[in-house]
Amino acid sequence: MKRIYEIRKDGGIKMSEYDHQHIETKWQKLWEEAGIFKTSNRSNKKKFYNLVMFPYPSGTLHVGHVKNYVLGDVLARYKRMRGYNVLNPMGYDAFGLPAENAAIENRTHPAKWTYNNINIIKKQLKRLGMSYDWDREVYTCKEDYYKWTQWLFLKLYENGLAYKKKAAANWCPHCKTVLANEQVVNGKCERCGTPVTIIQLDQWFFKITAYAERLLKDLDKLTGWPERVRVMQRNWIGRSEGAEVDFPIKGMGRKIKIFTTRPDTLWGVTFMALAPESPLVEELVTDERRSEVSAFLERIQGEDRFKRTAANGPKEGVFIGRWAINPVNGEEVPIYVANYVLMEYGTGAIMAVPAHDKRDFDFARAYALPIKRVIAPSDGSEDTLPYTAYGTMINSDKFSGLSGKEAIDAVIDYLEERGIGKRNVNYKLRDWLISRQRFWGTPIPIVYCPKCGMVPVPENQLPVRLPEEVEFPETGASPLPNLKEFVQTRCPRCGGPATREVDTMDTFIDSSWYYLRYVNPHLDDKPFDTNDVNAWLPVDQYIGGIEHAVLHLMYSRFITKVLYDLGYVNFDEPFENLFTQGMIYYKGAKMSKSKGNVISPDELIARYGADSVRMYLLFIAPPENDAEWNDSGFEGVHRFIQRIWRLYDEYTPRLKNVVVKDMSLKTLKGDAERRLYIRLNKITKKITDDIERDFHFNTAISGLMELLNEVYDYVQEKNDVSKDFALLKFILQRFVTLIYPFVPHLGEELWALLGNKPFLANEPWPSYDKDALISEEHVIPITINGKVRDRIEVNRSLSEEDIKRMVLDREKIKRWIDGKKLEKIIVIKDKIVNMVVR
RNA sequence: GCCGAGGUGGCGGAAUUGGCAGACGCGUUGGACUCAAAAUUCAAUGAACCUUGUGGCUCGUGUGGGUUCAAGUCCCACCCUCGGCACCA
Repeated sequence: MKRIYEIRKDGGIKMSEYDHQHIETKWQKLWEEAGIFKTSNRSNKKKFYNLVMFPYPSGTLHVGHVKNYVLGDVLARYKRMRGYNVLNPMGYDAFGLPAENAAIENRTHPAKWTYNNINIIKKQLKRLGMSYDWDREVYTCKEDYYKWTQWLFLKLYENGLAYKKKAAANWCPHCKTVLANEQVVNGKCERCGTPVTIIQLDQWFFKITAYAERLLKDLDKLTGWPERVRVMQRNWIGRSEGAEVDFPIKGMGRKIKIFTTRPDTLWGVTFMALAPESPLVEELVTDERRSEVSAFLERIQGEDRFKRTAANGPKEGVFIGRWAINPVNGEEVPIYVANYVLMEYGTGAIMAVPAHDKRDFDFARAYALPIKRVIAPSDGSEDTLPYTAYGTMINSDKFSGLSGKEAIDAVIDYLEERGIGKRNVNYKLRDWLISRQRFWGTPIPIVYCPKCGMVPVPENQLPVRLPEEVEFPETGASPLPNLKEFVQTRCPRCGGPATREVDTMDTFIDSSWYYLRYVNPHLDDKPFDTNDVNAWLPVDQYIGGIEHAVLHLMYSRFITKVLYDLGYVNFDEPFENLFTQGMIYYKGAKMSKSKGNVISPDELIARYGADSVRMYLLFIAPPENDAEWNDSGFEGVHRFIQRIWRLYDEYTPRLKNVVVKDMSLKTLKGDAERRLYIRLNKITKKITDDIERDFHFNTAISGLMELLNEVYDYVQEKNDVSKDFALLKFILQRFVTLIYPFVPHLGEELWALLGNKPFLANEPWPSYDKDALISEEHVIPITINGKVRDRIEVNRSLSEEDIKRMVLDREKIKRWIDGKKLEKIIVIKDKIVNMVVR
């Protein structure tokens, strides 16, 4: 240890510098050698599964990422001290497109780039002092992992939850692959930002829609999740109740089926509209209208899809020459094809009620179609069309006069009786498109045989391996379709020649079950052990970014429910508590390499130490808030850490042999000591509560700062003769356990300096002396008409009457009341005295 | 447009059940130490006014109302910021 000796004025005691580098590497090594963060699946302790979303290894971690892992680590260390058997694993979401792009650029294999990045990240995490059980590491790109991702696919396939169909797909021209709806953000690729186009392709889907209702309903169970995440999922599932109604087409024995949430407006239908993609358009269009309709369709299909489907866009359409008959009143209404009708939702056809729907209203205006009012505000107030709220039905035969939900129910009952329509529920949620025309992902374990057709690869032939010798074409397309040794295979059923599926799976499948693999990362005959998984799961605390509110979290919930239904697990929600942390900004923007505003933890660790980085990231703001990185704020925290060091450096040599007895208010002699002891216990409670109460680490740390300030005040106030060294040792022992989860290296070092044996990591979290929280004497404010005018020291034993008398006796108070009328005295015991004076 | 979160000093933020607004930190100012600087340390620091001064006094948590002995906190109306969804019938 580097020691710098200094002669001090008061007699020359040596001082040593806070050598974070030495301390941190030393304890990281000792922890690892002792293996104290290894977790057994067998333990008598209560379990705590602590999980931080694993990283996509795209490069090095910046402090924004680091904050995430620090939060998780503080919690893990705290929970261990609270006596839990803590599972705290780490892994890498290692398949994905950037690796492939990098491989194309550098003419190497994506694995090389991926493992390179993983090694860097791993080193960074270790230098930050993360207390992971490194034996449980999971790499989604390794065979022993993706074998089980393929197994998962087979389970879904066997149960009718994975299917293939030709479908319009979102295509990213840059990534040269299709994307799930969730992965298209504002019409652009979620990953690279390129505008997405539509193509027709044969694609694999997971039937997540079969779980729509449960995914929605079970959100109510997730009380440990942030409300906004639950709302986002609810919106995404987009359940709406209504009715399906059949509209016969005039002069044809055919009907158009529509979905509506407002059957109470059926009498107000003045036209129908079909989506441009609807096959009905081609089928129904009359010869006279054909050329005009075709021209319209051509124009619409050439338009940018995102622009076309943006709200408030111009409403355009063409009459297709046919008429539909309103089944409730026999009215004939024209059928249009219209740009604002979506093929993906409902039936791709709508009934249009311009009086009570904004879009239909705009369209009717544009094409001079009739607007017929059938709903009036229930309170009889004036309004303007379109009136889209619920109200009372008018001009609707025998239903006129009904209102709200009652009206809707009555109409649906009527439709069902007459066989015109039926009650129905619609979801915005679509099936999950999982095919990717990429190389660096989990191969889909399917074989195409000319004789047997589509055949799944049997479980005992897994994994379907990704080839290692690969040339990447300049075009950026996947090399798999052209790799003979991969594509050409034998049919598992008949043994004849067959070809492999060349698409790989969406990487969100990899990450939809990794939390199960951590439980048994080395099992080679099954993905996980059901008993072990049932013992560890659900995850007690999941920590990650809000950007996964819909995608990853919904997919994981879905997969868990499937495994539950198949009897592999006994829980149907994977994450009990979810915490979404805020981002770190720098120079007013999200950190990103392209903006050049990235702060790397590496230099900070080298210069100030991992403990300073950890503590600052927690102190900067409440962890759920976004926060701006501030260099001088960081230095402030580093100063605090050095201040801790100096205190221990000065006193631990004298405290080493001091024997600490039990402390209590009664045994302490002086006022200063009692005050300090009371503060110690109050702050201990505060810090404990702050951690438990939604991770308010920032206020917990401010409590630590206050406590340190109190100790400094005490040691500076008292000379060495009058200091209570037993109390001082007691406090320094306690303090070091309190700082440990935040600054574990410094904690261990100071713990050792106090003469204790390693490891502080295994010590219990301190309890506090409840008697010390309630001090006998305390000062309360006296307010007059709500303004503080005086203070008074009161004893707990005093009655309200005693306090009133004391207050009225005070000169200052007398002056305030003098000449006025005292109307009331309110005494809130131990808190405040308020007087009402007029 | 709909849904959600939020608005407190120069800045990040604190105030947990309605009970002293501004904890803690940053920044700023002044002092000590030093030949000097850095580091450290002590003190002040919401705004205005009065006062030689200990101090006093008024205002103050987005805006306007209300409830209450007492409101950052509860109620009503509104404004603004951020996030999500958005032609979903």
